Amino acid sequence: METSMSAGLEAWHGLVISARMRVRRLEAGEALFRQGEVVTALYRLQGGRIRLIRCLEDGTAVVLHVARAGETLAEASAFADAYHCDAVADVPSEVECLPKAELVAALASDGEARLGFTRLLAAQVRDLRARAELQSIRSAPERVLAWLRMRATDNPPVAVLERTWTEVAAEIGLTREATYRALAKLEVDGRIVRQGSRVSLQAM
Amino acid sequence: METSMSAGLEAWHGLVISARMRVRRLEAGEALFRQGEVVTALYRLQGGRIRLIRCLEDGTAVVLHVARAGETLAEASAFADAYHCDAVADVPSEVECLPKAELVAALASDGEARLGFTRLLAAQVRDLRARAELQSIRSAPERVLAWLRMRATDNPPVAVLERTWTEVAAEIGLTREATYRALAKLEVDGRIVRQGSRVSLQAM
DNA sequence: CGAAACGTTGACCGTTTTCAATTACAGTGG
DNA sequence: CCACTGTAATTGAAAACGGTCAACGTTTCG
Repeated sequence: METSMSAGLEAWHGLVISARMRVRRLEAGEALFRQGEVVTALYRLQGGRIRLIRCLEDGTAVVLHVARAGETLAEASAFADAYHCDAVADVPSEVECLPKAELVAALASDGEARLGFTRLLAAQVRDLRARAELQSIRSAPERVLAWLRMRATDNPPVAVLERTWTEVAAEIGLTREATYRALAKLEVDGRIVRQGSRVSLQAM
Repeated sequence: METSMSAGLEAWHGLVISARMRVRRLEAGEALFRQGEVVTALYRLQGGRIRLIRCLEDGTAVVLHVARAGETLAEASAFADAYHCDAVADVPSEVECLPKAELVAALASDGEARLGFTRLLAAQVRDLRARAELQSIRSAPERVLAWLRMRATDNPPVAVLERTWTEVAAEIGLTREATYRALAKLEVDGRIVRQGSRVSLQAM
C-alpha cells in the first residue's frame, strides 16, 4: 500500500550506510537466490517483478509472493541461515542488496536502525492485514469504495490517486473492467464523484 | 496461518515476564481502545473477535482488520503515541495486555526479546503475503490445491489437516460449500486423494 | 439424548471474468 | 506539427464461477 511503501523506503534506507548497498540486475528468468542457499543478503526491489516460489519435493511449485517495485524481499531470512524459497525474476529487474552481515551489525549496534527495521515490519503487517480485509469484501463496488475510503482525507472525504486504475485493480484483486464498472456504478448511484484523478466520496 | 500463529505465540510469550501480563475481558460492542487515545498497551487476542475500525471524518467507518483468537493487535502502535484506529469487540472476548512500557523496556534491554518481536513480525509478513497470494487465485479448485501444496510434506506430497474444512474455507476466502465442491472436483480429476484428514497430492 | 456444528451435494441466481471493440491520450520520430 | 504507436480508460455481451439457499446424514459434546 502506498503509505507503507513510502514509509518502508525511508526506514530501509536508514538501516545501513547506503554506500554499502549494491544494485544487482537480473534478466527475466534469472534467480536472485535459491531455496537452501546460505542467506547472504536481504533485498529491495527497485524495478521489475520477482516471484518467490517454494518448490515441492515432487518438483511442482507454489507461488508464495510476487514482489513488485518498492517491496522488500525475504525479510524473514534475516533470522534464518538458509533461504526457504526460490526468488526468480519474471521480467528484467533491479534489486538493492543489503548484506545480511551489515543488517545484523546494524541491528545489534544501532538502536535507530533496529527500531527502523521493526517499525518497517510492523507497518507492513498493518497494511497487509488491511489489504486482506479489503479482499474479503465480495462486491466489486463495495470493495472499490472501501479502498477509496481507506485513502481518503478531509471532510467530505476525497481520495486522490497517483496510480492508474489498472494498477489499483490489481492491488484490490479485481480485473480492470470490473473496477471501471464498479466506479461507474458508484458514480451513477451518487456515492462518489470523479474529477480526473480526484474522487470525492459522498455521504449517504 | 498456523505456522505463524504458533511461532507468534512463543515469540510473544518470550517478550515479557508473563506475570506482568494482565487479561482483560470485553463484552460484545465494548471498545478495547479508541483512535487518538494514548497507546498504553499492545494486545493478543485469546478468544473472541475484535474489529479494528478506522472512522472517517464524515462519520463513516472502514474495517481494517478482524482479529481472531491467537492474533496480536496493533503491533504498529508500539511505535506510535496514539492509536490510529478503534478496536471494538464483536463478541465477548479476552485479550492479554502487554503494557507498552514493558515492551519498550524489554526491547531496549533484552536482546532476546527484541529479536523475538522482530522475528514475529517478519514471520507474519511472510505468512500474510502467502495468504494474499492464495487469495489472488480465482479458481476455487486451484486455490484449494495451492493451499494444500503449501502445507504438504514428503514425496509424494501429503497434507494432513488438523482443522475443520470449514475453518480452512474461511482462511482461504471461500465458502464452506465452494471448498467441498473444489475438493470433490480435485478428487474426481485425480489431482488429490482423500483419506480422512490426510490428503495426498497426485503428480500430474 | 438432543442440540449444534460439520460434512456433503444439488439447484438457481447474481456477479465477475473473459473476450471483444472503441475511445482517449501521451510520447516518439519524421 | 502531425501521423504513429502503445497503454489506459470504457463499455458491451456472453459464459463461467462461486455464493446462497436448501436439504440431509454424521459427528461431537454437554
